[in-house]
Amino acid sequence: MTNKQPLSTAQSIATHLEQMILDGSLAPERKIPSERQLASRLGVSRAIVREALHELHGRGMIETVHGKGSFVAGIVPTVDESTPLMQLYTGHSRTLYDLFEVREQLEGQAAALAAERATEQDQYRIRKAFEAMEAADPLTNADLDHAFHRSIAEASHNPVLLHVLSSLKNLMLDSVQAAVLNLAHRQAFKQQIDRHHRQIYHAVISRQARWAKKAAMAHVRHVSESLRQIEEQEKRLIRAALEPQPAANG
Amino acid sequence: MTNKQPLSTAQSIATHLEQMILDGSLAPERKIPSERQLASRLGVSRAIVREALHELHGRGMIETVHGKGSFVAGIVPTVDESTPLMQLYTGHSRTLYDLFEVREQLEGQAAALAAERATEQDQYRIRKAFEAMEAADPLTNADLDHAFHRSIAEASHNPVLLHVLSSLKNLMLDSVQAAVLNLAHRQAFKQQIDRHHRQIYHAVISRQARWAKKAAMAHVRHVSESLRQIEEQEKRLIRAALEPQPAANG
DNA sequence: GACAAAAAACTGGTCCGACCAGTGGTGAAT
DNA sequence: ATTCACCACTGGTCGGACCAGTTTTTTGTC
Repeated sequence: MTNKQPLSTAQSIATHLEQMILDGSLAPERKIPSERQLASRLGVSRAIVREALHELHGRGMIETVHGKGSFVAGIVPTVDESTPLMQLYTGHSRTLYDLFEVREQLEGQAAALAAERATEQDQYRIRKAFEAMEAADPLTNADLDHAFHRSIAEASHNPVLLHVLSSLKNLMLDSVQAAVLNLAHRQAFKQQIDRHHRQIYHAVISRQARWAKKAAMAHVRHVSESLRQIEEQEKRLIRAALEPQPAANG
Repeated sequence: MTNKQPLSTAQSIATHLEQMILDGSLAPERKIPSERQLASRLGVSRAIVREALHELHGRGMIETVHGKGSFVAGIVPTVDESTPLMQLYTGHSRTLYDLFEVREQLEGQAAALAAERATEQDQYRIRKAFEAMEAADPLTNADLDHAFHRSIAEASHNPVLLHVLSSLKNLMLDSVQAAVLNLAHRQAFKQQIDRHHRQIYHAVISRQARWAKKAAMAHVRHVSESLRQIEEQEKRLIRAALEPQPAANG
């Protein structure tokens, strides 16, 4: 009908990147490789890459910041500091639990969908993330935990779900780290978490959607409740984690 | 604190051209000056012009043909709101259903929480929204439908959930309108939707969380599946909804 | 060692000039 | 008048250069 002519290089690159974003290969966080990197990797000039990126920008799929890079646009308006929501839970930790409440639902859905839809490649990625997490120190665990959950979210093959979950994670990034760090200190909690992870992992791999969903939801709920429990013990848990290390060594 | 960065040259040129196109300064024929012309006229390099044009192409406002030039895209003035994921499903309608997939979950949760947590004031608001919706014409129904669902989401007293749902709704605003409009035309669908609304309403008001959740989820799923069904009948459903009132009076 | 200042090494933004590849008009050869 | 080579358009691609922000590393000082 219209144009069957070979797409211009920029077009196909844009389409390619778009596909990667939709697939989740490019997570909604800070990830898109630098222009020079893309250029050399794809064997084209930087100008072409820039044109492709502008194309995507026009579609509202990415944002670009001078000096920093290009990022996959978040669905939920990426809250930086000034966002009302941010202050909300910074001051009122209750919102943190609202966050968990929503996350519980979505992680459950993600796990269920992952169990149903994961390709072999997805399963491989999930396994890798899981094994890396198991073999890690409790201290460096935070990122790996994140990676594990994301690998599952990616396997859901629902870009919307992936983006929303990513946004939520961003939203609670600081506090989650505080949580994991603090939970990891307590052997009992950590073991429970590991058990949950194992359950999720096996459920997804063995394609048992219901089980996966339940396990994932239980996991999030457990983390949330553990956190709440701890918070009552040490009220200043989150505040401490958010404050700029007072550099008090003595 | 947000992004007040002076728009890049390419950005402002793109915006400028967009404005001209919308104003009609550039009619939909063989319009847009050549890249070299624009470059010299605007006092920028051709690369910048090309980036701007790609931006517009990404928004679907222009088409470019090798050897001929760039042209204002057909009769379909692009949607002004360039929301992040908006374009996403414009091209890939699959994403629309991903959106519904997530929404199903969250609307269910919202309804359940609303049933549990709604204050008297919430219930009052919900009732008002519901009654307004019932007494309305099928045509003006879209906004009222929106309002009804939001009143429930608000009653969940989970700001995060509200926030996310709001974002998702924004993303599918046009298509939802298309959906409602198209579903409303068909008595069978409309009655089913009304029934769902009634169920949700009563479940929430009578504080039956499980029921509310089920009804809400069924509702979203029904809308999604109805839409899918219709889409197969009339492939151009969404496109039509996105097109500017053809101003066809005769 | 701790810490702040300077430097280097990123990132994107812009420009230039060149050349390739389609398109269309003009004029010469037929 | 038709045909065809040519040339002046158009967009497509390239490479290198430089500017301007950001982040990391190094360095110099206490």
